[in-house]
Amino acid sequence: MTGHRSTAPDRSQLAPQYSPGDVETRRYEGWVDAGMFTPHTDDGRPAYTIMIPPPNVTGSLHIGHALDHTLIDALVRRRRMQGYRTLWLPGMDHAGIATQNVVERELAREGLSRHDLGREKFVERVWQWKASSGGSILRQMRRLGDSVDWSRERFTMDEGLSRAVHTMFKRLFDDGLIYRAERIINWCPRCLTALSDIEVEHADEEGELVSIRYGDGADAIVVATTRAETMLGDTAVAVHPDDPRYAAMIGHEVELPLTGRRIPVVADPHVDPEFGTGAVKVTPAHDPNDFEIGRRHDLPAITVMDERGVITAPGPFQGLDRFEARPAVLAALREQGRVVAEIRPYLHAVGHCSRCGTTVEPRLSLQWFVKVGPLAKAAGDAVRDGRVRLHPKEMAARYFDWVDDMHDWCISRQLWWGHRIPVFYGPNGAVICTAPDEDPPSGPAWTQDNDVLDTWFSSGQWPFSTLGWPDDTPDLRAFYPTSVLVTGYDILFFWVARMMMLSLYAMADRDPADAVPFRTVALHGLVRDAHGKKMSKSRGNTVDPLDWIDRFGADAVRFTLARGANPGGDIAVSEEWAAGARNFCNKLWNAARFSLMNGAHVPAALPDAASLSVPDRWILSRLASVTAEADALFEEFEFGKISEALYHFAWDEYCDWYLELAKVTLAGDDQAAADQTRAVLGYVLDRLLRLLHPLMPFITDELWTALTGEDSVMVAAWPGEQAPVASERPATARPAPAEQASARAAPADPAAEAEIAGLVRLVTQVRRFRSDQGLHPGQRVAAVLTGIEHTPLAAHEGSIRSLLRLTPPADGFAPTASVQAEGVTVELDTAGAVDIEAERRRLEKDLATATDEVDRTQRKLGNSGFTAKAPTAVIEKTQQRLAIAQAEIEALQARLAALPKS
RNA sequence: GGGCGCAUAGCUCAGCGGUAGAGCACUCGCCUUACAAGCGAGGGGUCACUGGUUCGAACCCAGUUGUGCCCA
Repeated sequence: MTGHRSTAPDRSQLAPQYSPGDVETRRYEGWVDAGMFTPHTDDGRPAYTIMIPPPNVTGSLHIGHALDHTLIDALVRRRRMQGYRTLWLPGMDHAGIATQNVVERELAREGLSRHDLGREKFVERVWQWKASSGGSILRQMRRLGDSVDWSRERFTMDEGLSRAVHTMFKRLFDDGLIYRAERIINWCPRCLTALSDIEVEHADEEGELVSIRYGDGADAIVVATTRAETMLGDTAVAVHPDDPRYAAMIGHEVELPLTGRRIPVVADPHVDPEFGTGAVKVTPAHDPNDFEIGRRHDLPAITVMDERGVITAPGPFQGLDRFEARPAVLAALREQGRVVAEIRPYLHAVGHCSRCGTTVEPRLSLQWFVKVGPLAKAAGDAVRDGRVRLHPKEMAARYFDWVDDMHDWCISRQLWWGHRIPVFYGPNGAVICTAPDEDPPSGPAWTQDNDVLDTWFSSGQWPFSTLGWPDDTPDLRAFYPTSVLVTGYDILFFWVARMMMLSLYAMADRDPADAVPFRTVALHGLVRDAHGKKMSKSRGNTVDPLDWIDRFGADAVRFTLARGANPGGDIAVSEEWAAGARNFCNKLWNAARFSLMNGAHVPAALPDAASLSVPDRWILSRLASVTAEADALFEEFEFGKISEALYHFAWDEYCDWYLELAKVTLAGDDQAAADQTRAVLGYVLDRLLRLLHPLMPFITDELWTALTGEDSVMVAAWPGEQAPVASERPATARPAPAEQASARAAPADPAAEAEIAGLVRLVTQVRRFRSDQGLHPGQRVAAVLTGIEHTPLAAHEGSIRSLLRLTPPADGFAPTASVQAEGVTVELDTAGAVDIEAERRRLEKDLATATDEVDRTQRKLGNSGFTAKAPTAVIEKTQQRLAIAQAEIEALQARLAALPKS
């Protein structure tokens, strides 16, 4: 960590405006060069690990990533400052379908298909694409300031991770948890591959509901369908066994129109007698529910479409696309007078391929599946028994709904880009699954399965495969289980459940408490536009985080996102708010600039509280309070509240009041007092920058190095006192480093806080008078402060005069107006006519407020129920409020009476 | 159709049993030598509706309406 000092800006030369562009790249490269993102070697410190939710290799940084990474980076930076052995591991997944699509499109421009190249050459081509165009998101993450350990970057198709995938497949296979079967799966007729349930997105569409009469005469039965073309593959009509309308028909056969086939009427309890006519057509090869009915009744499954959705059933419809076939089949049925009713439009949910949007076709085909029963049970139990904590906890209900009722997971994909299934088929139906180090069977009689595995099968292993599993590596021992998974609630089912299942299975030999992939899952929401609308390209309301970084700076973008992030809640962002965060950066910059210009420095130790001024004691007390607050909020992932607390402290307390009060001391004659203020100025700024660093890494580092002359705030101690959380600390770890103690803030000082609060109220009252009277803020006015000597504000008269631009009374001082507050009467010589009416309005308004207060409190205190049952503290407070308001009324009435009649 | 959430200032959201808060927006006045990306002051809310519990409800309970999401 050397060579960094030279990048510290000259403390006397800060520009009047903060320019993020000048700072960010330089800072980031400095951190990387100094190796600050790489966890230090094992010295017994507790580990803190977060795995990046691996972005897609074809993707680029969108605002959702920016949110996720901002939150993760904040957690990680704080833990690093706390002395944890901290690892944030970066990487990407290979996104089988998306990547293959990208490269196939590239080939298409050259007039080629992947089949022209052949499998091997195609895969080579994908690797070439990845090297030249893939992973742009990793470069973009640097712009955001992600403190990831680049030396541990992983990719799901890497050799190590591929070995993990192969090992996992083999183990599951040998345990009977992977099987191959002919089932109805979700099929994308464009991508030409199977999809898992979660890769299908349902959306309401306007279709049609058509009622068709099967059979004739006494045996006629009417069925309703939205997919008329599938009737070509019907092999039964099903009715509910208790439905009296159809009791007589069960077991009969009806003629299936257009085909001449005769199909049975079967009784099945899953038929809903309320829907349509209560009779449903059964197409086992093209509908998941019908497939189940077919299995229960031993019905044949007739496939009538090929993998592209083209009708294969012999006859007039053969060769038609499924969407052309639908009206054609309907027309033919109508001609036969079999269409009984048509509802159009008919709104119903239709599944779409999450990668290309094509309408998914349920398809009967031979695929590989994971038998999720025992795995999902374990995944549910880990949350149920508290080994994994979901945050916010309300999300657990959705998690259980999902894992407790999960279908078997279809993991085979008809693609070339991915982990090829390590199963070989040999003579006489022989099937063997190889282990990673095993030679595949050779000879012309053996062929390997053509399919690859679902990308989620490999990213589900991410928490441990990235650390070297299946080998027992030092990293795996040190960093697994990971501490927190931070991700959007929208992929709770996609990824979290899969990681839970595969991790618990892979780590089954560990103590159950340590087998989990993460201790905590912290879920955040989606980023929405300024009106809470979902961002989408078609709506045109998307935000490019890189564009915002260019315009407002990375720290401002991060702060905007963090500030809106309430646990589990969606966050709305807009350009105005990003500009607001940018303004905050500038405010901080200028506060530091002012402090440095006035000789602020970080003291080795704070002077004794007894020798400090009240403003010094006040700001230190407030710092202690906000430090404890922010620290505790970090433990609860309350990023919005952390941001709010620090923003308020920095701007409304440190800048607006402390710096203004410090100006008086710095300009005064008391050099000792000025020196102490320089020390407190530096002390508070130091702690404030440390507290803000996790959220705003760039500007805080730039300012902190200027203030301290040290290497980086990244490796400074975190000011909070929060001890490492027990559950995140391995049993062998020593306590957190001793240096933490020195970072502790001063204790609370309620007396100083009360005194400054009084000063603030008095100053604000007088400012209000001045403003009402049309006096400019800078305009100096002669005044005497009568009675101040009897109040605690006596010592602050100089500051009060300075803040209010009040000059001492000169000869001929003639007060024209006065303001009362905090036991002080401020008499001013406005050297001109006073706006009596403005003053009357002001006093009458205050009088009305006080009168309301008296009414309210008197009513309360007159209620015998209240005085009998309310806690004494509440009663006393109410009595105080009443007394204050009554005194106020008296004073205001006197002032009003004294006003000259206009 | 099932499940879960949410309705608080113009907008986005905190607050979740004892005087309604923030940011942004808005109004007025200021270049008061850290900052006009700023400073000072101000306006603005029967906390969706109806009942109930309580001395006391934005907050707890029930229902109604509206709205969002997930699943089917």
